[in-house]
Amino acid sequence: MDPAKQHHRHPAEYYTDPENSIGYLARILFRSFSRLLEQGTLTHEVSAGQWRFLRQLWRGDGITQRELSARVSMREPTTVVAVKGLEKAGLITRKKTRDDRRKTFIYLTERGRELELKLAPFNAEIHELATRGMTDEEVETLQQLMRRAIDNLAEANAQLAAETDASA
Amino acid sequence: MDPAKQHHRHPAEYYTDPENSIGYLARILFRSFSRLLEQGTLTHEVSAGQWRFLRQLWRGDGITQRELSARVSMREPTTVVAVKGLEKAGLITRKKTRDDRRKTFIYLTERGRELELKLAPFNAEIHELATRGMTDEEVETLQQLMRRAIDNLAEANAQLAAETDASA
DNA sequence: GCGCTAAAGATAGTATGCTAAGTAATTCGC
DNA sequence: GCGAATTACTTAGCATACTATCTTTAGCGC
Repeated sequence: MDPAKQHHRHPAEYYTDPENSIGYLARILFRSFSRLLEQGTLTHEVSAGQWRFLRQLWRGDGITQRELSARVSMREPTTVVAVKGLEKAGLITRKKTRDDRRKTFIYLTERGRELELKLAPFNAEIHELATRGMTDEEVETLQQLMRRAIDNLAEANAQLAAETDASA
Repeated sequence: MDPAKQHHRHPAEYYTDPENSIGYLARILFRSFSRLLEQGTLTHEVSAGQWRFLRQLWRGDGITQRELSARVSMREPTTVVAVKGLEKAGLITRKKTRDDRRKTFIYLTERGRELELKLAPFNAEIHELATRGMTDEEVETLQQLMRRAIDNLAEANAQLAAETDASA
């Protein structure tokens, strides 16, 4: 890599806004997922947004909707919409228990389970693309540092929320 | 491993999906910006989304809408909406030139410029929060690694787009 | 000049994610 | 046990960002 070759369209100075680069990374990743779905003509099966929920379900289904929200780190109304779409697409089913009728448990259907095999290579491809030229150690460092930033912000937000509640 | 313990809440395992953690970091950052705006009762002045565009304009205005899009790394229809909002809020003005009547140049108004002073401390606070407990070196590493991932994905997407065009 | 292509923005329609508020079921305080 | 709080999910409405497509203006080849 020749550092003198600054032939890219985005000069370094555009990256000095941290929120900008983090948001951009998130968006460009999302677009990469979308593009691979298009290429594999899987757009009618699942959307890039739903894919995220599936990835968590493949790691263990039969969880409540709330638990699923926590695993994808999203608010519950967002999960409601995603889950509706996944159910409509026939990839999951929702089951109530007599035990606690407020809860809804999410289960993968056969089709939802099969989709993992189709999508696994794409998943690997994205990861390979994003981390191209990085050592395993660098990838690990990136994940660790991001996680620390997340934990910092989550804690700060939680504190602020607590203060707001107290004053209300 | 005790299978019963696997359903224990281990937040660490939720972070193993890279897209998930990156997206979460982006969202929680955005929420932090929103929360600070609320706290400073500046919600009526500007939204967290518009703030991003302003940050780039503070670093140099009098640029075209397209150039602004590039600086915030967003597509143009997104910029159109943001710019409309900022104009309505009286923070920027749009000017056409006789030179090339397709172009629209964006300029900060007096109010738009003043807002920088009000928002600078919030900006600093977010950065301080997010990077709490990190050394300068770690912060630099995080930025570098994210930028490399962005460049990787941008290049890959550009290539795919070129191929799609060629086959069309 | 005339026709074709490209550039700069705008519009339409959609997906994603949020907050605030609402409903139904469960649990807690006493 | 009974009313109040909590929990789990839903609904409504909004902000943000995207792709695809359109309009207007400029540049190019001849």
